Amino acid sequence: MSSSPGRSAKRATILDVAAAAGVSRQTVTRAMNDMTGIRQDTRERVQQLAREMGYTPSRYAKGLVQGARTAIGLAIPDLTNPYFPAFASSVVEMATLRGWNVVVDDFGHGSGSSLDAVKRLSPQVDAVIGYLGPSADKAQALLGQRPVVVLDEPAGLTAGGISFDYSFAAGLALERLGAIGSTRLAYLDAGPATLLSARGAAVSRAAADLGIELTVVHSRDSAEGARDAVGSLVAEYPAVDGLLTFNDLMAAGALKGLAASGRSVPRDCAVIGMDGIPLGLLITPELTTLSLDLRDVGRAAVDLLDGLLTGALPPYGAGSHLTLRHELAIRGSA
Amino acid sequence: MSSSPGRSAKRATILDVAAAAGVSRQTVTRAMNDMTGIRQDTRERVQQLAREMGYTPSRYAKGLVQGARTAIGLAIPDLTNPYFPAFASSVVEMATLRGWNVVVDDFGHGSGSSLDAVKRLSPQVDAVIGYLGPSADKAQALLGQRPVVVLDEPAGLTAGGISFDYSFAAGLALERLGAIGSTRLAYLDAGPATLLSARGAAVSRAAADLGIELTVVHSRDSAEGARDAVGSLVAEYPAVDGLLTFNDLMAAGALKGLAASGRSVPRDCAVIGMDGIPLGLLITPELTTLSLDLRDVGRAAVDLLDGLLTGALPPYGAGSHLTLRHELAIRGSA
DNA sequence: ATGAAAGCGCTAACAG
DNA sequence: CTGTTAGCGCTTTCAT
Repeated sequence: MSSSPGRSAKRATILDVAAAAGVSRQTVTRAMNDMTGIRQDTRERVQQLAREMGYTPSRYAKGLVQGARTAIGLAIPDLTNPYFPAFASSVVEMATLRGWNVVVDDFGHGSGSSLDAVKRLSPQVDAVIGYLGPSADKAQALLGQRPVVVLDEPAGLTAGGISFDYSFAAGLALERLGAIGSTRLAYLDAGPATLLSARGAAVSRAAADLGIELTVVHSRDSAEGARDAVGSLVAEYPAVDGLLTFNDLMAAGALKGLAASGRSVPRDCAVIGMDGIPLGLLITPELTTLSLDLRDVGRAAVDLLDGLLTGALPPYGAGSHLTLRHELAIRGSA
Repeated sequence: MSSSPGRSAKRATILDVAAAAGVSRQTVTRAMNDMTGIRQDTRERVQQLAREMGYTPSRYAKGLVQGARTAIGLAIPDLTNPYFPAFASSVVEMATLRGWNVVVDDFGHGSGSSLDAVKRLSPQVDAVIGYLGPSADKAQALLGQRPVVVLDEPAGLTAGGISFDYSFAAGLALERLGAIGSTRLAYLDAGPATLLSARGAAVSRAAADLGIELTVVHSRDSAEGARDAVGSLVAEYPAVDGLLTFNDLMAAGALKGLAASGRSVPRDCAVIGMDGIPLGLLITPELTTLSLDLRDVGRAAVDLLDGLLTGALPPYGAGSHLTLRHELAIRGSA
């Protein structure tokens, strides 16, 4: 009941168990790993003893002698935005298929920057996949020879990368808005008002190219932020009849803001989101969006990493940097 | 450019680098770890060489000699259901605060059972937190002395556990439905029609205790499944005016099903979900739900594990098994 | 500032 | 069936 074994001090080692059982360490190994070449009663006696002594094989010693099992790090800005779990889920699935383990670090809350995440991950993993932002280069430096696959950072100097063709996406959205007769357009960007995101830049450029006027507003990257920002937008710019957002989560918030302002979507104002997360099908109206198959993105990232890890793909090369395209999923909101 | 170093064969070791640099292995260690007692130019030369040779210190050897950094496994049934990332996010945050790493395994897709997940995790981690279902006992057996904290499996024979007071929650929901005048109630459970979930059992019992008649229907644990099931439900049981669902995701689907059937919520039929995930605030009408603070749940799980790991909390004891209560968040749907 | 020796805990290979 | 001998790759003494 109360006589806990070696609760304090150092963990029991294989030698302690061997001594206690009066056998050699090899026999302990055989017992613990259900190997052959050991009598059943010996096996059970040793296992029982190990249990009592709180013995757990050191995973480091084991890994050292057995050769590494690949572990990859996954650095995610915010598991709270449904986009990222959808992506993470796919990465975990693909990695599991290869027998890799995935160590996840979410640096969204207090836990600092993407670089901090990579620092935490570094001693544990053989490679990193992540939304690293502009620190991607530093992350790669931190990992030295181990490959980093960065997402959505086309300029990143990393072994591999996956980015998106936002010009293409923006064209698709603008075209759709034109087709349904929206002419007074706005774009809701994520981030501070002083800084246009890559997506925002692409949308602005596409609009300019088409000679379309575009009002750009900003909010935090969250549904609430978007809802409030859209409230202000319609107050200041009542004529707006078409809205593009940075991502689907913000589109969901925008829909709420529009509803709160008494606008009907898409009649008074059409809305197009970006990313194509499942959430878009649950809200009302269903979200028209620039859709990405997140499972494809995860698969592409893991495939890329696989090539980099095996040497089949040269790091830092053009072949290691993919560009994916969105497609327009037309649903109820535009 | 093209002459990649030791691309194939085995990874370079510290000895290889030492030999190439014409120094001893300690000097390499000093250079790699930015330690003192080494001349600046030596340090740089060694680092440069290491980079060229693709040398990465083995994390196993390092861990072996330096003592383990705690790593916990997180076994998740389905990262695709927004409930789980919300929980995972909190666990990752709390673990990061303690300097622990989190290895995530999602066994939702093809990757088999929770037990498979624990098997994959086992060699990598010092403990496991997870939604393990009835296999929780086996998972604990697999991990031997290392603690398992199981969620939502009150009967699990694990070192620690967190469960929920579904009777209490069911009472809250039924009371609310009564207060707003719903009398022809249905409960939408997740899983096969042959098996009532723990939540379903609690709801049934609570209804029976209150003398309320309750129609129980089943669907897959997904929004689509729920939507379809609710479509059938209203067809067969048109009088239904109050609906409880297994979780919020299914409530979202139910809302869609009701809308498709031309029912207005909550006027024709009130809906109450369970869990209180952020999604509930994005859909229309906003979801009234039995809410849990997922951050609290994650915190509780990690706190528990911490106690178990340090020995402050006795494993398998009553003190290591918590029961949390939902509260009713009244919003638009009921 | 650098090197030599010792050992972390484990398992593979070979005895017996 | 069991034990002995070698290392895995690294960092810690302790010398030099």
